[in-house]
Amino acid sequence: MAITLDEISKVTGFSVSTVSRVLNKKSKKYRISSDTERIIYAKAEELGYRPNELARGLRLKKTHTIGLVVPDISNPFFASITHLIQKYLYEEGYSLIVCNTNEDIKTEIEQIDLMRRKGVDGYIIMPVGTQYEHIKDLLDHDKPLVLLDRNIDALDANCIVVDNYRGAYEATECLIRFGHERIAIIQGLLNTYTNNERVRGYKDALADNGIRIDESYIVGNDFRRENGYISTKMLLNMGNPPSAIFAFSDLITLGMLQAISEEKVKIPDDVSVISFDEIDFAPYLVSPLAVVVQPRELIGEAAVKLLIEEMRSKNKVGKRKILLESKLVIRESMKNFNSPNNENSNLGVSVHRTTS
Amino acid sequence: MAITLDEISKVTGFSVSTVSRVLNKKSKKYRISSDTERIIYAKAEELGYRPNELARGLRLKKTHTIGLVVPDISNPFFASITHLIQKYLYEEGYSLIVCNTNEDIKTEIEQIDLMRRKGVDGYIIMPVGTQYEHIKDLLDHDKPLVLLDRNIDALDANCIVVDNYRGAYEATECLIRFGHERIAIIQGLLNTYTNNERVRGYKDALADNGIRIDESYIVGNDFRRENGYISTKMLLNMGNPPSAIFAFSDLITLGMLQAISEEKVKIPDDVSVISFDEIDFAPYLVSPLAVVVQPRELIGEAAVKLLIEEMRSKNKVGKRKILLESKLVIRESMKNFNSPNNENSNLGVSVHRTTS
DNA sequence: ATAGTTAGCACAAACGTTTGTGCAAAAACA
DNA sequence: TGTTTTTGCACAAACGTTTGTGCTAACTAT
Repeated sequence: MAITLDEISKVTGFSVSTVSRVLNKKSKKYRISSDTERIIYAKAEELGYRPNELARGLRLKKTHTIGLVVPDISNPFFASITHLIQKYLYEEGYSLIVCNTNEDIKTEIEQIDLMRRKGVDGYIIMPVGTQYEHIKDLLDHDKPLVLLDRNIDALDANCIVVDNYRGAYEATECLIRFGHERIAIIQGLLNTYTNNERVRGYKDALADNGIRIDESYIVGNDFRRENGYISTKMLLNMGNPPSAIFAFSDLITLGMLQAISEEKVKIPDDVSVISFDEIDFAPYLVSPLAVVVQPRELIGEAAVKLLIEEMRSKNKVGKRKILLESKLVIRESMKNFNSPNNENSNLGVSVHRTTS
Repeated sequence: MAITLDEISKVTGFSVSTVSRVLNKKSKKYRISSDTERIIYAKAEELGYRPNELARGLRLKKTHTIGLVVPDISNPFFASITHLIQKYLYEEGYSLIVCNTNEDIKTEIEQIDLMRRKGVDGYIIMPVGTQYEHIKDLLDHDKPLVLLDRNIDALDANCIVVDNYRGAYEATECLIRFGHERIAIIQGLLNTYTNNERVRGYKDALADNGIRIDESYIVGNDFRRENGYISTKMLLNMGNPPSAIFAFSDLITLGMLQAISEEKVKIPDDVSVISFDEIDFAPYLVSPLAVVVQPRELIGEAAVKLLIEEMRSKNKVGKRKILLESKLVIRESMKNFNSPNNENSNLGVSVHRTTS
């Protein structure tokens, strides 16, 4: 069907090996005459030769394909990162196999196994994180990989995460400075790295400011919209509802807004809100939404850089754990009880910074 | 490195072919004794055998991989579709290679070529659409493919599109019924199927209602945010600015909102707006945003179904063009001059419907 | 006891590459 | 003219599968 080296070999009269060498630009090395070279190039062009990457991959043990494991591409945060990763990889000459795990560890294991069978050269994984034998197995076999967004402490793997602890700490502390004490959080998936760190940051900020931690203000168990909706409904209908809600993802925020809208509660007068993850429409919401922004571009770029570096260096260098800073963006959705006119713009805004 | 049939063959003493047949569940067909079967299964399990899909693909000429060509994964609309496609394909046992074209025809051609070299079994393509030799070439070689979101009339290919004409027509007509005459549109990428259809719908709606088409109200040339921003700035600063703006994508809308916000213009009192594409946060914006919703789930599901069908049937059946309906969702961002209290909820809302 | 079956497996080719090595002819040298 | 060097290419193995065919030993039947 498709044109092969063999066909070019037949029509030109040169051997398959010669054709291969010419098309791989190894003419000099193997002393192919430039006449021959021209003939072969011309024929290849004319026939529309297209190398079979399966055969090549089989022979070379390199596929120039990277596997990306992401919990949910439809989540804007992950979509954005996927986009950037694909872009940078393309620039480096790699293709991308993408798979969604839906935060399901079984799917994650299956998908990684499948990628392995397909011979991907490296992996970028945003793991569910509850289990990691399969990732350890990759490491044990010297597969280049980088963990993204969620670290797994037990593994000596390359890793790029945002400082979720500090992001949550700063957001919480800012709410406290604004006079809030009844601060609720709507968590994402329990026992994920990101969620754990955020909860820790939240709790520490409360503790450091002498505020008792009220477990009834800690709700939710999933990064998705439905969780935001239900959890908010619960919070708003408590005996002593929170004065501020800190949502741990953009999708949670979406559900939260729906619930708040249905309950006829006003932001920020009745309740203040802040959200993890950038939300493009945040400034234009009924009440412009405060957010903890993660540096998506840096995450995507760093992931690719780190992976490529590891692939090139053949595992000679040690693994690196990179911590990126988040940025707090304060907007009107946070009521400032200590400033009558609610003048809080640009307060405590920190810039992105890369540490290592 | 990795375990191969050959190694299992050596440790069990059976030939490679026997091992292969057992692991492929062809024992009966080739009369392999169940003792042998057990031994081989056990060893394969013990050694953690993982078939090399490159070798298999080379031999079988099937990779169980589908190539997806998308203009911009970071666009929520495309992200959502990508997600759904990946989900349905996974259920059918296929992996997904994703590539972004950024609306660049050259990249599209390159990427499709690359996928072809990698031996994908089928293609789902959201084409830039300005050029299509490369797609025609795929068709000429009987590659299963389905065009998504944008049709190319000149090609006899499977295709799934939303009725952009009608979506735009209905939205425009609704604005007219609400008393608007100076209706501007901010176009997406020129000469794409979707953009052409939307413009056509817009113009026809105006014409059918006896409103002169004012070309100065037709601005923009790109589906991205920057275009929305700049175009809106231009529109708002015209001598006779429009009373309503129809943005042709969610990202355009984002830029538009930014411009509107900066210009201190109020929605819907100073200007009405409506947007193509679902925007999750639409109901919670300063002024809840009217949108033309496209049935993403249907698009994703239909794409996969159609592709799988074509792959199974070996091109025996004719190509199909499927047209999906959009849905107009009216919200407060559209001012109704004919209804004092602006009571327009649920007006003219049509439901999704699948035609063929 | 012998012929015919059948069960159970091995051999080898093929998929399309890449690459180390070998070999004849031409060129260079003496 | 004879020897050495260089040029220009072909051969063949290997990557890990799948699968058509062939072969031996055991079984069945007479």
